[in-house]
Amino acid sequence: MDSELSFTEENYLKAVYHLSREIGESVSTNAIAESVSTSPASVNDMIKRLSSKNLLSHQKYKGAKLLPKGEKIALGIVRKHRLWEVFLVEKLNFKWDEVHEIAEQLEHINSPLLISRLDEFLGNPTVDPHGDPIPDENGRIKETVKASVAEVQLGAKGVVVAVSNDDSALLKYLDKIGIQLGAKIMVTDKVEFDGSVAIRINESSPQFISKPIAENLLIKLIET
Amino acid sequence: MDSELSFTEENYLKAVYHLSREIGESVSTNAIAESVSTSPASVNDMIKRLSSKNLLSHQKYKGAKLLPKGEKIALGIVRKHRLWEVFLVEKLNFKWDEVHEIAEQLEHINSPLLISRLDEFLGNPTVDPHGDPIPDENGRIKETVKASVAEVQLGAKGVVVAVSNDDSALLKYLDKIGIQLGAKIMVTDKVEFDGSVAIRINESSPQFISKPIAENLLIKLIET
DNA sequence: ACATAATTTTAGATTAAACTAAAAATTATA
DNA sequence: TATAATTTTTAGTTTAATCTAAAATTATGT
Repeated sequence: MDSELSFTEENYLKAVYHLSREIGESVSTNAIAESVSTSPASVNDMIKRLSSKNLLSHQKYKGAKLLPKGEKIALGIVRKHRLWEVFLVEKLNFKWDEVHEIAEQLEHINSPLLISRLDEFLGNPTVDPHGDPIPDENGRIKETVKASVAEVQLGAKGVVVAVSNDDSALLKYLDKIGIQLGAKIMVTDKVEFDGSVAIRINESSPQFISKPIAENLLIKLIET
Repeated sequence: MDSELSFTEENYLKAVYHLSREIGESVSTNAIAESVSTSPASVNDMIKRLSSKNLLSHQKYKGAKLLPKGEKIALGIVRKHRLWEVFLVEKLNFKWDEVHEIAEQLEHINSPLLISRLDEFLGNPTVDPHGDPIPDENGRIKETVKASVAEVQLGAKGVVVAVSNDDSALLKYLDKIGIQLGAKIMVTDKVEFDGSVAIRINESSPQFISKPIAENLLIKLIET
């Protein structure tokens, strides 16, 4: 039942999971090969292994897709990865962009009890520091929606994931008011007259940003 | 330089390190085999591998001993293991005796920055929840000394590691006053007249225990 | 529609880490 | 000190995961 997968097998399942989101259900041998940095021949071998364990299905020359069992395992790995990222950023003061490699290792630690305790310790977070959703213990995941701060409704919360304009003056200004990628935003007021928006950045006191700024500030919405 | 050892190689080095402490510098093939749950033949192969990397030395039929490079690596693994154990007990509320298996996995995570941040997050602990010393970042380790609470001096601190008497009445009493294996003890007073001792248990307020109890309560002393 | 390009699969080899069985060396014992 | 018992080493296999090279299949462009 708890099939005791190898590190490598887990990484393949995770790769197929992520590629399925990006390109669609069925994922090509080549795409997987690039994703896990190996040859298509090796991928082919592994696809056979994982198929024989009923974790994914494949037809010759038609690519692979996750079966329910495989998807559940992949979601478990994604859950662990994202919870560890929250830990690294919130508790160990790592930056947004320093955590991926370490989480790639930690995601393979196998202890359901550890993960449930960690989840609790972190306050049951629903998104990771990049604004990506954390699957729950049953593998259920809420897809997050990307939107500009200008278009979301009053009270909306989210994580800054991009700035849709690379004008350095804008980036400089955002940095000045405390907004980096990964910053947590909550919309506390919206002024109809000029389209300006008041936002709370990382729990600090609210401040207004103008409509053009709000339009260029993209967040991933966190459901509450 | 940073030789990129496999999980397995690391476990062998760690086993040789621990066995060296127990039996003496040179460790037999058989002892290693038992320790890592494999055959003497496999151990022999691995001894050759690790010798060729100058991590340990061996002469045919004379056992293996760690070379400085190998010992440093082993101490690094022990450091990680014990820091993670502190994390699991202090932050995730695991019990003293639930953490070993999880730490066996976590000790192989490779990120010096992660470990230095974790160390800091935990307040630079010097001993793990079992009272065993945590090597510093350079592999220096202070051996801990075992003693009864009756014989240590005023102000001594330690971790309860054993009770030298299995009378159930004693165990019951200790449990009642909040002493389990892993409890942190500090001696706050010593009465010469009857040999009773006041101790602070896990930061709570001091209470007296009689001489016979103190004599049977063994701790590992923490240097301060 | 067919030649060429790209992708995927097969076949055969390699490496790390294990195993079993048996030979060799060492240590213990009578 | 010869022989038995134990320990260690060697030799030969096995399995997971990889690789290269070549064959098979599918996709593309004119």
